[in-house]
Amino acid sequence: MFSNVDHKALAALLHGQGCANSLKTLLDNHEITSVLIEPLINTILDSFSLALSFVDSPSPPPHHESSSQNMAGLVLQRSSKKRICGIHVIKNYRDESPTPRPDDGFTWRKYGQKTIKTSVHQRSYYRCGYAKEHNCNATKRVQMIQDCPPVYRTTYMGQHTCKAIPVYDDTYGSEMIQFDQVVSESVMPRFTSTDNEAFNIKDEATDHTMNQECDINDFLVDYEPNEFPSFSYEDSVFF
DNA sequence: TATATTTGACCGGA
DNA sequence: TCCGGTCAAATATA
Repeated sequence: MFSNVDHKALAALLHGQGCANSLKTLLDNHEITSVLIEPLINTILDSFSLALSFVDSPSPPPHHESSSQNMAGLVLQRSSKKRICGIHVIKNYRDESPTPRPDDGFTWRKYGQKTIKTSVHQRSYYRCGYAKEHNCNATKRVQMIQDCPPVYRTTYMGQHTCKAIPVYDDTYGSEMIQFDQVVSESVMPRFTSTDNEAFNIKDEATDHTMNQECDINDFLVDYEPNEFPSFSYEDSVFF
């Protein structure tokens, strides 16, 4: 028999599945509008997070910032910090994983490390290894957000103007990026898009442990160790 | 010796 | 004035 907690987790999963089906229907019908898709994505992410929280602990986390309501607030709050020619652009590609993912396919060079007031862990700053050669402004920040188990949050900023295309590396079960070619959006979404963007992928399996600065675009990464990760993403542009 | 990393200083925004 | 992000000199490593 299912316990009460199992019932709640199951209900959350079923709810997420329903929303995923709705999303699939929209995509099948080519009804690809942010107005329709974004709420569904948020709901799906919330459902999975909620289900995971029930699995790991009897009670859900008291506060989860990726909820749709809170996300909306953060959208407005964060958007004010990203103004580009009158257009607010926020794009996040966040990755939270047990390792800092040094093999994300790009060559990075560390240029700084700081202690952040809101965290006991230091934050490392990296820029593209081809920053000078290709005038590439892509940067990323890596910060440990949890000790046991170790969880790192990697936030990608900017675009790789050096141009890159992912190649697959079975060694790590992840993608590799080869430079001098154009990256495929299906693999590294919008890496070649507009300037001053932040990309964040969040591993929802670890999200509930600590998510103190959830951005508007949190992405679910769901893949097996030997399977190429596929993830959804969303952009938000404010005028 | 060339390249990468570390770390304190500096700068700009809130 | 505080804080996060970046710079650049010093240091480490291959």
